[in-house]
Amino acid sequence: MTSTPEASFRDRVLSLVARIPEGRVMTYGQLALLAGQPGAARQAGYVMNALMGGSDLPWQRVINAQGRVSTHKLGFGDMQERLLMSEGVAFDSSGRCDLARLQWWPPEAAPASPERLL
DNA sequence: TCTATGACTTTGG
DNA sequence: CCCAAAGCCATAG
Repeated sequence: MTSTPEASFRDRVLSLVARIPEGRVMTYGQLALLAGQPGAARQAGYVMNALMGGSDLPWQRVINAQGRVSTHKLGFGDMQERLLMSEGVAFDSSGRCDLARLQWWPPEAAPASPERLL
């Protein structure tokens, strides 16, 4: 094949999102990193914005590095948090969840230290 | 081709 | 804890 763009940054991000297990989350920066573009967190968000929640992907499992959702100002209200809570994700009164415990890493990109929980 | 945009991140006050 | 500014880079027009 001639110069086939293997997969756009966009496609890689969406593929990763599709693989996030229920009750787990990934951050924009993490998606960018695993998509091969460390530092392109904003673009990961740009890709998600293009979905506008009209996708079959578990878009609600993508949150920011602070452990909070970034869709409040977009007309989603607190829908994302509710969707995540229905999957078992707990948010504190500040609207943050425990990233250290809930952030998911694909097996092939698992961090060196698989911190065992509990 | 160039400019503008943005569901981010990090750092500093 | 809250707020502001700078850095970041793929997409859209």
